[in-house]
Amino acid sequence: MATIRELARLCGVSSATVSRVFNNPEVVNAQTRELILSTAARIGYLPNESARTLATKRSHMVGLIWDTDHRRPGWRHPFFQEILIGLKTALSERGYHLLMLATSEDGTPDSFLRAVRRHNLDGVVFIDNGRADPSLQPLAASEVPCVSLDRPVQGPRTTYVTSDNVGGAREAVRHLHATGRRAIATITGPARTRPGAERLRGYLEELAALGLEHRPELVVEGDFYLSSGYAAMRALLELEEPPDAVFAAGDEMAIGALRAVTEAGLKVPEDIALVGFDDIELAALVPPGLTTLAQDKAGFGTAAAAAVIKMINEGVTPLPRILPTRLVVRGSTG
Amino acid sequence: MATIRELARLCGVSSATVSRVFNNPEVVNAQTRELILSTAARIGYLPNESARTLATKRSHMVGLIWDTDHRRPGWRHPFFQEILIGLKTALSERGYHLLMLATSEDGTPDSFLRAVRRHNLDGVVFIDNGRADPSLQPLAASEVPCVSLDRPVQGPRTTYVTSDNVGGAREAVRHLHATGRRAIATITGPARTRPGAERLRGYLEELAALGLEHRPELVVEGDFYLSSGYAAMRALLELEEPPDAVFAAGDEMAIGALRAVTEAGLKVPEDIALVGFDDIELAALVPPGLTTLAQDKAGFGTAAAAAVIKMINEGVTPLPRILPTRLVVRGSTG
DNA sequence: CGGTTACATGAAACCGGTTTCAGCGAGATG
DNA sequence: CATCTCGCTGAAACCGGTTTCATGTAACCG
Repeated sequence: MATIRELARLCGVSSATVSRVFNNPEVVNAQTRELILSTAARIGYLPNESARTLATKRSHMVGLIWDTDHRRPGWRHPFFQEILIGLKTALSERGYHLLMLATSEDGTPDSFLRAVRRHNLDGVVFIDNGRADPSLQPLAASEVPCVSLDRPVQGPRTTYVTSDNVGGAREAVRHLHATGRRAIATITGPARTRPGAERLRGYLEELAALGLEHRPELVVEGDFYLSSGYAAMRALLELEEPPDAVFAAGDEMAIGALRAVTEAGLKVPEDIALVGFDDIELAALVPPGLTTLAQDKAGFGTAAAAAVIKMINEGVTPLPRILPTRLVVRGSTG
Repeated sequence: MATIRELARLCGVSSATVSRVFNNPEVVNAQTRELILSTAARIGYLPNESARTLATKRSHMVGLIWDTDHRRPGWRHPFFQEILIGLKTALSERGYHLLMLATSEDGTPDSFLRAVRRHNLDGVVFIDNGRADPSLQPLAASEVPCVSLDRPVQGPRTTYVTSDNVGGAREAVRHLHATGRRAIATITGPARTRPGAERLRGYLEELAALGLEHRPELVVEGDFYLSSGYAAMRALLELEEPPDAVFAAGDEMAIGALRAVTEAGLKVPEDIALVGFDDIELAALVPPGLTTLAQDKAGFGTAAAAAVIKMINEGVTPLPRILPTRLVVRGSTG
């Protein structure tokens, strides 16, 4: 592997000049620059990133923390893959790479921060897993740029990206109302999760805005998993006055609810209309098709990348980014 | 941030001794070692990985290439997420980190190799996307340890991990035969993909082993996506003598086939039995439950990590690893 | 024509580790 | 007692970049 000094020798210049060609091209004479660039291409010179990082203290790497414990189900963010794509693409367009941070190896609360320091990471993105994670705290409290997904975190240089959960939930209820439904129930996510809480708030707000009565028995808490949607729906069907529509705060729960409705001998959407949230792949595949509020999956990654790069390069902490949702109408609401 | 020399000064030793404590603890006197370790903990000393990498030419990082073009559908390996979990976990247990390699940024065929060189990556894992990718070639041809998933690659230090596609397909056919089926069709994957070709081979081998007639019209090629399974099944149902069982080389295609059967007014498993391959999440969710050959998802990641680390540390190139599949019987075969 | 300025470049220190090689003291050996 | 060995340690070079500061040259100014 050619080094910068070797390239410099070949070109009859000093290594300082070569370095400038790659970092500050405009300050070096055009002829010299061309000579250096062409020679570099000829001998296959590649700057050594470790040496750069050592000298500049900038690694051009962003860490990704996506869970601290893969044995729990929480790691399964519905759009992990899409987020990752968006993140990776947006980062690499700006010359950054993504380093997967290992699970907090030794369990000490500052293990993430230590990993960041050791590798000179320029910033960090973490994907919420639904649990407050103590080992994120020291990191968030540090001066390291942090972007969190779906959950605000406290810290001097932190921001977050999330969907418009309230607005989406309101649109869901509005849509059900527009199709003539009046007894609209909801199956919520866990109250401790932010999306869970916000979607419930949207549901309540829109009920009020539409002048619909809020019947507490029509609100059942689930855990975002299919089985909880199934159970919740069965409970709703056993009410004296069952609902004619259900807004489930997640598609998996909506699909569980769908199954419960079908098994009870009722029809979707004729007897009960259903709206989900997320727009997972399955939503389009399950008959009769699930109406849902699509989240901007790739947008999560892109927005996170943009935010972290802004913090790194411009030193400013951008405001939280709220991504709009989009109503996708399918068979489950007729 | 404390440096090694500062720590050395505090302990009244040289930086060489401190370095030894972290890399070769047994050669340094026990008392000195304890003093250094406790002082290090006290002042929060962390070795700088860039400096280490620069000096040792080993980064303790493995690159992950999982597609070269995210706009194509090929990036969606069915188990990407699980593979990633296994990979990350196994790597971090041995002190390695995972660097997501950007899509071949500039499109030149050696861009991956260049990225590896720049970052001193110790090895690379790539996830097959179903297409032969020219930009992997220079990398595979280099001396860099490479592990590929689901597809063999040519190179001096390469190996791969894959499922026992032939064995799994044979078990699928054997299982259908055991439930009394005799006219067993198959919906294959694209012949150019290795899993596609191998599962077809297993199907044919087992037919022969069971003494069943091979009827060419019972073999229909799909592309692993749901719609192709649907189309293939419709074609099969229009045959003069339709099959009484179908082995689909992928679960998504099997689910497409399931839909076609249902729409035709036939019943699964009474009229047609179905077996898939993969054991995707949906397989358990779609009524009546899809019998399938489960791949060892986390095992892919673990095996890939083990292989790449073996190459890095021991300098040997392990033989390809063939992971066993497991028959999961659900409602679609009664 | 002397002095200022802009431009282009090089020498050398520096980033924070690792590693080679030599040296030292203590105990073992002849 | 001289020598050898062993265990432990330090000085210094090195990894491959970046950056500061000084310098030389040419153009410009009054």
